[in-house]
Amino acid sequence: MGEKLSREEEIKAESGSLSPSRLARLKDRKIRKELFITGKKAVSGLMVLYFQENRVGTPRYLVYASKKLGSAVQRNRVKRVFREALYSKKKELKAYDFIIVPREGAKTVRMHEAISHVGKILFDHGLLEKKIPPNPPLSKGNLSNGI
RNA sequence: CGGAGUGGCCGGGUGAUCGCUCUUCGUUUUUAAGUCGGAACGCCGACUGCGGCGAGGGGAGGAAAGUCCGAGCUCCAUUGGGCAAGGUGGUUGCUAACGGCGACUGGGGGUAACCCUAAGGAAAGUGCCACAGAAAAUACACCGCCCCCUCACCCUUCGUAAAGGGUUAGCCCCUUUUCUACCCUCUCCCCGUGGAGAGGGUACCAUCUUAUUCCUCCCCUUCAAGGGCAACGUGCCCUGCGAGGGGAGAUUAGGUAGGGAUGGGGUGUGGGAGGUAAGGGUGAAAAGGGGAGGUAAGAGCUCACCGCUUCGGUGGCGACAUCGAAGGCAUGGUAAACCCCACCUGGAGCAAGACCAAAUAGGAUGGCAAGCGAGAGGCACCAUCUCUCUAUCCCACACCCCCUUUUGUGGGGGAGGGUUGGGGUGGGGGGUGUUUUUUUCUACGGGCGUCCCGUCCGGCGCCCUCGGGUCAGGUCGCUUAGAGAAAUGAUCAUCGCCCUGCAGUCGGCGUUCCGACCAAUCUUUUCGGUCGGAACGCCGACUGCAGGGUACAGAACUCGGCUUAUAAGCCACUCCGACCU
RNA sequence: CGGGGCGUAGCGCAGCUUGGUAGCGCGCACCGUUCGGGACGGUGAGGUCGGAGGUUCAAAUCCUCUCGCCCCGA
Repeated sequence: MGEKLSREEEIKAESGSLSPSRLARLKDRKIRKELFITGKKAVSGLMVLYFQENRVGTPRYLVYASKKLGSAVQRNRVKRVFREALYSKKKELKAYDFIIVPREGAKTVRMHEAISHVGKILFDHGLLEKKIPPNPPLSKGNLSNGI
């Protein structure tokens, strides 16, 4: 298996590109409800992304993990993976509220796949402030894994 | 050394980097919000504080899981008791409680250590027990076995051969053996059928009658065999066993065989009245067990042992164990079938529930304001009309009876008084307006318009207080882990642990070869034993290297248990087997 | 947190109440019919009754535990 390979990439992703600043979680129940109704949607095979501009000025996020993703341990792992994927784009994010709902296909997703996937979705919907191409450092990983 | 059992422990360590969550402190900001003060109409200051940053501290498991029990806690209900429903089910203790746990008892499994066990009641009732089987629960009926009664039928071969004995004139009788036929028992061949072998038994008896057979003699017919004579063939004569027929005789006569009659007995079949539960291919299960005695056949009918029941003694808190006596076999199984008995259980659950502020609608109370209607009182005006109530009479309708008719269609009569209608008479109550008070209600207000009608708009008067409910929030409940859908992770280095492979060292075992010695042999070969060496193979331990693996799984109010999932490892005790000393 | 249901042949379902033979339809295989196919007719194969343990002479059925799926209420 390519377990080892993916693990090495996870190290690189987690240790290298992450900034020390934090990213706020979206805690207000009312806003979350509103976001599901009025927010925009971006759907892919791995996840559904809800997003909406907020007045706070900093991006906020949330990850929902339904029971379809498996046991509690597996759900926690999926949430960590997508959270790290969002963190990798933290500096470029616009002041939006995000909700990520992983779908059943994300049960066995690997770290680098999630990062590139989330970056591509964010770029396609214009949620990144900079004009940086979607994922220059991660494309290498993509090619090497032949995805 | 191998195999097994029981109980318990651990659930990777250290360091580094990055990251998550909660919290404390410090600092900072306006992109959240609030309070207070100043100032005086949108400004300033202070404080709290969201967020950011920095520092410090805390951060899941043995099962956190499943949610199978029991508690705490909260609200609701609740005198007590009963019914219903649900649960539990050996005894005893532990426990706040339990369906949990310990010990013990009974039953089952295992060679054993030990394990499993919802383990009250089937002589309170109901239900079920397929198939097979005579019968599945009242042992009734059936087959079978046995006794008695009666009727019918039968009692056949009465043998062959030999020997001995008795008696005699002879037939005959008795005993033994052999063969054959039949019956019974046992054994064997495959249960039965059938067959083989061994053993045993055999059948009629009594009386009466008959004189047919058997004894002696004669005659006739036929004839085996022998002799004689004659003779080519052949014929004749004599003796004549035996068989058949006839006659006579002998004998007090008897015996034997046969026939007949009577009686008895026996056997078999059928019938009748009984006895019996030993036996009857089955089935999971067959009415105490397998023996001995006993009986016509049988039976706890009797006896000893075992089982069962009852009673008593002893030991134990108890479940129960044990001993003794008696009874004399009743009581099939199933209650994880209904059920009965004993005991337990009020219901719901942290989305329980408590508090806070605000909004909305409605309720209660109080105050203020406006007015419609109703009742009562006062005053004024008008009138005896109208209106209303009541009594009585008449008519119509309705009710009952009679006649009639296609038809409740028409007619007549009657009594009663029907929440009906109309009319007449009599009696009682006056009507309108205004005001006061009481009560109840929302009556309404405004615009258009001279006013009414009509139309449009607005509203269901305002204020204070009170309690409850609803929706969405916040706080508490709630935690020296923590709650907003919910945090502990990733990687590296290193040390552990396990598996696999390779290499090396050591030890053990096996095979082959070589050498020495011992024993045997006249000698050699072969074979056996011991020791040493070499090679190969296997196993184990250690060391090194390389690769791989390191589970199950995440707290949501908290505890006590149960169950289930778990890589690898460790500890203690015990049992069985083999070998060595 | 509380309550309920389902699991039986490749698929969809009976049978469970009241224990004793596991069955129906479609599908599959073979044969017949047809020039051939379909349809039709006949024959046949195919099931640890989700798993484990227990009660019973006997368990798909009764009891306990467990696994998976689905639904409902607050």
